Amino acid sequence: MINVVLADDHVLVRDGIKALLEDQTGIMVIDEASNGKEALEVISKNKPHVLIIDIRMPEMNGIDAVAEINRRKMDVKTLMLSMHDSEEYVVKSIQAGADGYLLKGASKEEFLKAVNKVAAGGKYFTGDVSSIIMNNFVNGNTTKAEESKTVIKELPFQLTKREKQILALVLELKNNKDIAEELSISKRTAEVHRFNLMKKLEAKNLQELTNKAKEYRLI
Amino acid sequence: MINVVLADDHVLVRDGIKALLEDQTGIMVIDEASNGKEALEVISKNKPHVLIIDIRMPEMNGIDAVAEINRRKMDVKTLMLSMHDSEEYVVKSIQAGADGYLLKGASKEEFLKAVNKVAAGGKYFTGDVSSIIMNNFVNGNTTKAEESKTVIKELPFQLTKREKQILALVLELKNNKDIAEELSISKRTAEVHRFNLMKKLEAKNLQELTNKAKEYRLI
DNA sequence: ACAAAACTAAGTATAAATACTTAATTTTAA
DNA sequence: TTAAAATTAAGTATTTATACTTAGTTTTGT
Repeated sequence: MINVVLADDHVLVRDGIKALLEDQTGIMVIDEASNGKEALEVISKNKPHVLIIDIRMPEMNGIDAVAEINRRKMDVKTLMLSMHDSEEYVVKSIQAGADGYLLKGASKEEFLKAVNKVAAGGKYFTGDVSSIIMNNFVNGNTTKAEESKTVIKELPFQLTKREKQILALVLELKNNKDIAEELSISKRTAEVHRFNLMKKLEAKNLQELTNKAKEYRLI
Repeated sequence: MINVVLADDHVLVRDGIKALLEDQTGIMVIDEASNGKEALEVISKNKPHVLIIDIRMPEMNGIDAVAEINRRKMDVKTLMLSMHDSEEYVVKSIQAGADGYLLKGASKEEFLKAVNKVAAGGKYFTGDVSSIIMNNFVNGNTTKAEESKTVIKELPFQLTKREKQILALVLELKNNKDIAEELSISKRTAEVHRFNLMKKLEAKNLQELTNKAKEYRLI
């Protein structure tokens, strides 16, 4: 049974999510909070597996709360809720250490998929998150010395939205089968995208692709 | 022509290296320095391709000098020289941003290989450096949030010296052909080591291997 | 509305990775 | 000195990646 705590300052929203989730075997909403501070208290007390937390709340917003959860090394997976697909919010959520990000308008299926995935230790970011990550520098992946050596090159081409998504997954070292599953495309399609990326970035193999991506600040 | 500057406080050592290198077409020692500070001055003035610099020198040691070179984004490749294969020195050299590391007792062939490789933009670290890297945490590769989440697991097994070397190269996304070349073994040997690593770390593919390596702090 | 670009997915072929094993040689530890 | 462990490298087979192309459909821009 996946125990879930909901944090949102609107009762109607909480009730709606509760109704959506509890219809589902295996997920139970064990407590609720109406702001970030209260969420921290409730988690300390009840130790749920998953926290679904709104980004915008009074007293303490969801991003600060998730950052605090990670600072305290609390053993709970966190799913961010937002009204709209804000690039700023997505980036801040990831930087705060959130395990997932969902829109309030997401379908029941997507909600369930997200809860189950983060409960199992995975990540779940809705929509166009891969290309948002591409467009942002969220991971300081190198030593300072290496950073100072890498020249940020001007891209001599553009990557399409889909290509950015594919690239992000390739750089996570996912194989074509997994990429296909994750993007709901066929394996052959993933293969061709990968091939096209190699051509665009003039890379002969995965290693060169990764290095080129770093050079162009694509990760 | 590869222009080289030597930095070492002992004239005899400089003379010895100079004799060793200048016998070789394509490499010219254009200036010398006897400490780190002097090395910086000489580089500013003469702009060599490669700096070969002793670690232990008066006034400013080699590590600090290389770190300063990188801080100032000076366009010169740096090769560290050390009397012995010290783990501490190797790690510090890498952290300072050195392109290579050699022992004073290295053969002429190794010297030439190292100079040519770093001049061409590559890295050259002598001896047992891959396993030294494995045993140390030299790259802060994650956001703080991710770091706080990753539990440092106790390895339920040991990796042999060779396995560590192979793992380091696999994690650099090198293919078996390149690994074989770099370690002077056959491609089939590299394949078997890779296979054995997958088994030891219970990874199904490169992605899982990378993640396991992170979990166990192997990179 | 239409053309261009992007996405999708099939085809065929080669190379590499993965899977698993066997076995000789070298290195290391006892 | 000897036995065990590690390294090396071959074998065969399956799966995946890479390479390149063609072509229909969908999306986007004009």
